[in-house]
Amino acid sequence: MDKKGKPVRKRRKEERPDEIIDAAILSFLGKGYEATKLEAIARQAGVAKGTLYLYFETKEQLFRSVVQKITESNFLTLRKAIEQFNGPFPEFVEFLLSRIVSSVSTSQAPAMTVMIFRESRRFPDIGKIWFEEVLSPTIDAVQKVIERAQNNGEVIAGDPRAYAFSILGPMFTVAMLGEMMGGLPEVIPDRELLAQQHFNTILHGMSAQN
Amino acid sequence: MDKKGKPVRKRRKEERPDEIIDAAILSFLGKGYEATKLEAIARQAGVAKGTLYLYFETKEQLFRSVVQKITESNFLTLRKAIEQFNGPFPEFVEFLLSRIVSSVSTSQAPAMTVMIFRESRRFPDIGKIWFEEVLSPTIDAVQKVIERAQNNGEVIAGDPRAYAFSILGPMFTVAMLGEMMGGLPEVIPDRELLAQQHFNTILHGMSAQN
Amino acid sequence: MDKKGKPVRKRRKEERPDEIIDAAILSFLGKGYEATKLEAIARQAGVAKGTLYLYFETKEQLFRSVVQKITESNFLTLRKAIEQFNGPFPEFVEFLLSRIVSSVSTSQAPAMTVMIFRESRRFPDIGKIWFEEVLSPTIDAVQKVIERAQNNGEVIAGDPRAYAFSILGPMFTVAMLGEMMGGLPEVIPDRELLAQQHFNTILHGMSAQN
Amino acid sequence: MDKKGKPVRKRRKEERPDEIIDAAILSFLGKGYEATKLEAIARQAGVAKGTLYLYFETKEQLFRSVVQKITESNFLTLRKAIEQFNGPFPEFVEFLLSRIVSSVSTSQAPAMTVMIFRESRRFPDIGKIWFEEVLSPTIDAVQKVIERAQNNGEVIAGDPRAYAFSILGPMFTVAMLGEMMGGLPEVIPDRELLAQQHFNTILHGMSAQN
DNA sequence: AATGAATGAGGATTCATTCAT
DNA sequence: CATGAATGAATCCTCATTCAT
Repeated sequence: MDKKGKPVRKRRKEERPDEIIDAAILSFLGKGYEATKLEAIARQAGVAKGTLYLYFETKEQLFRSVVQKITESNFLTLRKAIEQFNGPFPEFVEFLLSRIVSSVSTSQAPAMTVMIFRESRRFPDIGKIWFEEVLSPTIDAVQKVIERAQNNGEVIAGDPRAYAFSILGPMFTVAMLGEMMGGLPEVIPDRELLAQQHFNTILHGMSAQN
Repeated sequence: MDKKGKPVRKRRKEERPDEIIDAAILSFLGKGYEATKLEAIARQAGVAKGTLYLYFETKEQLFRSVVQKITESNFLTLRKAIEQFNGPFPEFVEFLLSRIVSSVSTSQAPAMTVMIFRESRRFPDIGKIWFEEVLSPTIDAVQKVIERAQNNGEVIAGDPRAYAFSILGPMFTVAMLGEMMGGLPEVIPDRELLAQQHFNTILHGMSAQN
Repeated sequence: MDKKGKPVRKRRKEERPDEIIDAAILSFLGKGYEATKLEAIARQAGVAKGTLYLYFETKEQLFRSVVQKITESNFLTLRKAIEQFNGPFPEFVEFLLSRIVSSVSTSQAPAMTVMIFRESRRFPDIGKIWFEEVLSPTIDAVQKVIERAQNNGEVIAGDPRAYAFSILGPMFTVAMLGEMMGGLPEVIPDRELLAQQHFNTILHGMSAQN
Repeated sequence: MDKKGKPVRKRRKEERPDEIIDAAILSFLGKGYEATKLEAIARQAGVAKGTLYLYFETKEQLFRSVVQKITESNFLTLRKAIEQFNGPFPEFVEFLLSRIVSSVSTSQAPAMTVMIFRESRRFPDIGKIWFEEVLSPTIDAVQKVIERAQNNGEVIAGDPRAYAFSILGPMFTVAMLGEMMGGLPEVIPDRELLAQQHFNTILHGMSAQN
């Protein structure tokens, strides 16, 4: 329908799904599942409402696609980095904590995690999948490093998974609280400070040296 | 309630609000705000839809009442207990962690916390209030004990609030994850074990003794 | 239920209906039928909601009682005064118009008339009754005076009922507009001025003298 | 619309708003704002309930659109006609009164006026707007003709606005009463007769000739 | 007789999904 | 393929009326 005989817009269909998902990410992460209107996503993506249904069967399917995309692009890299780490234990802890600190401000991982928490009642299977396929393997990787350190004599005896939580828990807590409540009121300690101090504390507490 | 007939109408002005709130707790904690239908609460409470409005102005007000009731009955006691604690630091940490462990299975506090996280987008003020009036004071109490222990020479120098997070973080993380995901898959370490081991680790790491 | 053994309130049941009607008048005239809540009437009358139903079957019945009471106390006196008038025609017109002017500010008749207009779609029978039993007889009375004046040679030939409208119409219009729109913007001429001028005009136009 | 099946869905973006307004006019004028159910309007217009909301934000907005449409199509023409009148005063009065007579039976203006009166409590601003932008300018136009006639020496001295009410009042009264009470019982004089007789009376009363 | 707690029918509005164009 | 107008199920809330006390 172009009186001037000049096709104004020409998008290839291969790009559409990704454009839609990107628009959906914005809204789902920003406002949550319920408050996200498909019309808004469509507008943001520059397509009509009906077009969404050419690529995604339902709102729920679109949501699942969003989760998938973010998961892939964010958590896998962290896991890879952990798995490939191959140095002394103190360096590992330092690396891990600072990595988490930086990821909070740079990646969508925290927002994603919070969103999945929030929507996990509505989509228990997504929560479960995310838990088992994303969070758990990441913790597994940490756990393995700890086991290795225990075998090395760097770390004292004890349940390695519990140790993983001892290391990660405070950072995780601060990241989640900050994300959930939006911005960090003075209630939450500075992430860098916490990472540094917790690094010292935990290393001291876990170390076989002293 | 006679067979086939309608439930007999009863005047119970005193008991109604609590009965309604209890029914509402079930649904709000179980399904979230959005998915909770007032009709279901009414049915659960054994009253008609309109009766809810005799005691609560809107669905939102009812929700706020639910939050209030649970908050009062759960968190305040924990805070009081912390503030009144008056013993050596190691006992404090042990007491605190075991208290958290037990509260997870016995009180509605974790479910409540998670629900507030989930709904904090819809009701930012509730999230904020809960954060500032419930969570923060509880952490404050812990922080003060730590400061006292630092003055005593029981705990080494360092930011006391960050220490509070070092102590609480892992338990908090486990409690939240367990609650969010519904039950505890094998991903999450046993809470008792974690409490015990983290107690040793953190104490070792924070202690001025060695 | 009086622990002091002293009956605090003691109202006789004969007075109740009138007290309720008086409260109802306030609300029905002030806010209209739909916007009037029975609870408000009850509160105003100093009784409980249920008590209304001891004296009036439904809201509609109460409304009808209100209409009846006001009608009796306001319009009948005007009609009587017209019927008993027994002087020259010019004096009659002057009397009639000034009487209408004064009634606008002192009686509930205009508010009542407007209310019946407003609710006449909901209660066509009330409108009809009011029209036939209140308005029409009042006009009849005027018409009869005119007929008498025609027989006297005071007024020229013509349909006496139409003459009645020629006399009453402008005052009626102004009264209704003022009442409907609440207060009199500058759109509507001063009632006294209109009465005086219309008196001259209409008398001049109807008079057989010149 | 096939037998038993649902009415076939049609896209008629252009025509819908008017069709809906027309359906709404029927109901609003016929039953009033409160008693009008949106579902009924939708059914009458041959669309689904939700379709109304594609074109009108709320029931109130739809109502306002109805008022606007009728106002534009009815009153503006009358005003224009008055303003453009340019003949001797007696002809003007005759023209005006007969015009009002005919408009009563042919246009929606009287029904509209009555509806606005009825709903002016609920929508005071509509009442005010209608009063100031529709009724008042129409009276203004009449007033100006009278002033001109006074300058010409056709009409005797006196407040021109009050004269306008002397002229219009009886017709307005009859039109409103007839409309309000639905049809004209014998209480109300024949409009043609009234117009004719009032024309003579008022002209005689206002005229400078005799 | 009086109370006021309890009832529940009724209606405006939203938005994911469908489908005629 | 794409569009966006059309659909209608779903749910909160009001308030006249009822009835246990």
